Amino acid sequence: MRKSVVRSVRIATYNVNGVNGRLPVLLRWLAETAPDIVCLQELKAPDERFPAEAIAAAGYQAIWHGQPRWNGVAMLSRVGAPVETRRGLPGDPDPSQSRYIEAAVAGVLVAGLYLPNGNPQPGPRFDYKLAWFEALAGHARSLIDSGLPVVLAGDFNVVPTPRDVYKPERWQEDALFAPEVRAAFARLVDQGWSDAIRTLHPDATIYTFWDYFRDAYARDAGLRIDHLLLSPALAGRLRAAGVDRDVRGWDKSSDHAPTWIELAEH
DNA sequence: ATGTCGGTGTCTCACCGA
Repeated sequence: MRKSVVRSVRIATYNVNGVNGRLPVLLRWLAETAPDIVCLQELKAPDERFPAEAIAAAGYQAIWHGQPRWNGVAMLSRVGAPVETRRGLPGDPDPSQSRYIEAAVAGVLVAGLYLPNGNPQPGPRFDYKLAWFEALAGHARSLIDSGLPVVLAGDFNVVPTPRDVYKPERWQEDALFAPEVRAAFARLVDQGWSDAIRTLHPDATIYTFWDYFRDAYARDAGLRIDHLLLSPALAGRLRAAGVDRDVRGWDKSSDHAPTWIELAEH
C-alpha cells in the first residue's frame, strides 16, 4: 500500500464566456481532462452567482473575483486550495473591472488574467487596454524579481505574431493585433517570460479562439490569444503544452478553447 | 460590412461587449 506520487501538474486557462451559460461544457471538460489548476476568464457573473457548488462537486476548490454582467476571473484547483495572494491588478486604471486573480497553489504562484479586448481602436477602450498592459508589466516585473516559480495564464487578447492568426491582413486594424499591443506583449515576454506554447511548438499553427461569426471554427479561422507565460524559475519544468481544441466544437461552447501546460514536479 | 454569442433590463425583444 503506497500513495500514488504526483509526477506533474497541469495548469489550464479557459475563457468560458459566461460561467453559468457554459457550465455543462465546463463540467464535461473538467471530468474528461482533469486539469489540476484552472484559470477561468469572462465569468459574466457577480460573486454570488458563481457556481461554486457544482465546481466543488466536480472535485475543485475555487476562488473567484466576479462582477455583474462582464469580465470576472476565477481559479480552480484539485490539488489543494488556492491561497489567494492578490485580487485586482495594482495600478488598474479601472479597478471596478474584475480582471486579475493570483494565488499560490501546488508550489506555483499562478496569476489568472483577462486583458481588456481594446476594440474599437483607436478610442478609450484601446487606451484602457494599453494602460492595463503597462500595469501588468509593472507587476510582472516584480514577480520575476521575486525569483518565485510563476505562471501568467489567461486571455491576453493579443495575437503575438502574424503566424498566430489565420489571415493577418484581415486583423491589421483590430485591437487584438495592433502593432502597439504586439509590442507591449513582446516587451512583457522580454522581461524573461517564456511563451509555453511557442517554446514547445515553435512552428505549429495553433489557435485558441474561433469567432462565432461566419462558421470560423469549421473553417479553422482562428487566433492564438490565450497564453501561459512562465517565469525563469519555472521554464525548465515545462514538459508539454497544448490546446483542447475539440472543446470548441461542443454544443454551446465558448468561443475559446482551453489551453494548458504540464510542469514536471521539482 | 458582416456575422453570433451570454447576460441583463428596457424583460419573450433590444442593448452591450466580445
